[in-house]
Amino acid sequence: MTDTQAKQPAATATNPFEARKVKLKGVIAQGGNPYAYTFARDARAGDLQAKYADLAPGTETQDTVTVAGRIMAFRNDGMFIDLMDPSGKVQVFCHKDTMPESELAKLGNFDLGDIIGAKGTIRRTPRGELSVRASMVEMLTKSLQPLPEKYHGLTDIEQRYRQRYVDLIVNEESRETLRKRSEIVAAIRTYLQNTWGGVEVETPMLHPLVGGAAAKPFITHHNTLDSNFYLRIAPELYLKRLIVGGFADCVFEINRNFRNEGISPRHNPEFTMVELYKTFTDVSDMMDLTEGLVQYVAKTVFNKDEFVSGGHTVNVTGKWARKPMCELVKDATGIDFMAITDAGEARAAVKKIGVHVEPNAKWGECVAAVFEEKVEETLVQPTHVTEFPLDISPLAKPHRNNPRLTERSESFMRGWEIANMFTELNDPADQRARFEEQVKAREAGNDEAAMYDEDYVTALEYGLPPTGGWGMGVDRLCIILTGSANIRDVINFPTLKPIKKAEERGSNYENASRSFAAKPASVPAASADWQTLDETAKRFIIVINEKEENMGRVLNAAGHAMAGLAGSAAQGEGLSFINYEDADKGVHPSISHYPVIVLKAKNSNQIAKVRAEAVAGGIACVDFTDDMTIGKTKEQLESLAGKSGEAVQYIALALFGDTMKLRGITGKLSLYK
RNA sequence: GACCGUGUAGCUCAAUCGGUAGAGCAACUGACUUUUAAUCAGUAGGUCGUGGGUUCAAGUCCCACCGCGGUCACCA
Repeated sequence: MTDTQAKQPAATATNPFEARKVKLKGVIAQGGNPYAYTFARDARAGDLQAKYADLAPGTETQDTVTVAGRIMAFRNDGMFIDLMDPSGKVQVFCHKDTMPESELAKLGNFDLGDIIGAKGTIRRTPRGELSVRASMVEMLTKSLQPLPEKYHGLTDIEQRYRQRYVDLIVNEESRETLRKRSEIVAAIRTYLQNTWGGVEVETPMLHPLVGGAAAKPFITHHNTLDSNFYLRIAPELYLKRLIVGGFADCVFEINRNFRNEGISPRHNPEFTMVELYKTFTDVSDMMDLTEGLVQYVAKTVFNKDEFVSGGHTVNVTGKWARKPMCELVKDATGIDFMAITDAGEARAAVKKIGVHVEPNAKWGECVAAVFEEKVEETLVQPTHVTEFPLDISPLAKPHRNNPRLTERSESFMRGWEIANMFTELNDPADQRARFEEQVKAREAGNDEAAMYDEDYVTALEYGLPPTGGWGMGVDRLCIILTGSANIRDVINFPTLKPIKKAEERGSNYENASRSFAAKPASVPAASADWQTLDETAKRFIIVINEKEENMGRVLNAAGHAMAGLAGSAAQGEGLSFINYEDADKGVHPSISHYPVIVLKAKNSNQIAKVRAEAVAGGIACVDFTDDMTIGKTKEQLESLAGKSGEAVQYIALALFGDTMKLRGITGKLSLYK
């Protein structure tokens, strides 16, 4: 390669993506591979930074290293390149004194974001930056997508979650937080194994019954078994079956759970818990576990005692306070629920301080309501709340000294519940009674109530030894310890609303045209009049309200509307039927030589607008409104008769008529896919 | 679900009372060469979320819709 060629601008395109593709070809032209197979690096950036921390500015060494990573900065046309790998950053110094012309020429095809390798000697520049004085550089993976602006990085919160890979490339904070999460989980595992003798197990995520917690489940379906399953809301009942089986004295599972509930800065639909069960321990031992674990994680992962989160400073050291719920409520409000035995009296007391409870709330539910309203957020420093009321703890063992209470505690930090502890219920008769109550609650409309798990009761009848149970929310612990503001910051890929195709800009007119251009595959010669029909003059269009999610209803609506159209309204428009014939002389009546286009509308209003235009333009149309999905014709008539304007909800609209007119009316709608 | 906020170039953001859509970074062309968000000169890059409306004139005002965020509600 000549000197002039080497300096030839590699790219002229102004679009960043196209410019990078030009450079990608440039890499190939230089004999490189823009998507290399491997690269023999022998050093990581972070390790070098540590190893040469004491190297004085201006020092050159003869230590030769080979590094690889992503280009994060590209100064002086590539003379200074910041290379980042998962361990850290190191500068690569590409100077003409130590790099042959053929190597320097490669720089012209480098961009921010490319993965490259470099070989050279270690030095520290006079200004103090540790560098690799390169003798060779090599493209390893060409990045076609431009990185976000280097100073501000990626700030769009949604995009950070949606494209976490970009977020991780450019935001050190995100890398740090998510790596800490991994370390926290590893520390939890170590602590439970080493200090508590826990055996890590895996139990099903597909549950035939909902149980182990109060939450709404996701439902999924197994095709071959033709059965519905629930994604687990808690692993509890399976873990205790293992204890019954004598599998181990102590089992735990770091478990993903799924709850079909709201999303908030503290709730993700799928979230991680740890649950542990250990024989011959009780709720009091489990409180020791919470403390010990948090302190262990704080020490080994962060080497800190205090954590700043949500404007609070939380100190996790020492012996945590243990207080009964009723006592905390009494301290905060003066109400002594222990002195109240009647639920009605409890409700009156609650009402007096302006806390809302259901009209038929039980005693324990009143206590809990006041606790949540008045106490919870004040529990900033680690606190164990003990002696939960039985009424709100359907799976906990009654307290040994007071049947209204249970052997259940929860641990709080920065006002959040982080752990839940029990002396496990091991009396099968009691368990059976609890399930029966849950079933009643479910039948009364509480879709969070547990289902009757007969097999679990059977397991208890074989005998569950005295056992302590413990559960902790890993995500919340991570939020607090990493000082994050949102649960999404501690989850690699948080649940987001799927992006709808409808968001594609502009009309899908081209797509519609393409569908339009697709002619029937074959037209039978046996038919009499098909040749006289102009396939392009008229067409059917079905407009579906995209908000209608039930596919059965959509098909039903489309079918109804088309049937109505074909059967009456469109007859006057010159609609023709053809009897197709197969080789066996079988007749297939059809109208398929008319293009049928299925479009979607954003909502009922949009359908109404299309309809108004169609009517004005003399297009035959048939409506399908939600009124037509109810009862008998008489009720449908009455239902619609009571509505005007926007109250009329269209599910679908079928149109038949002149192609050009229909294009004008429906050109802005997208294809229904 | 309710309320508030927000949506402008690949990225981060401007645009006064409604009056020719701008800057920095990234990109491209060139200059320079021990830089640290390199610098300097130039070039290109826009469906102002979508659709209506008011107006001589709309990024700006009004309405509807969509996305996102926050708060609340729901929810351990």
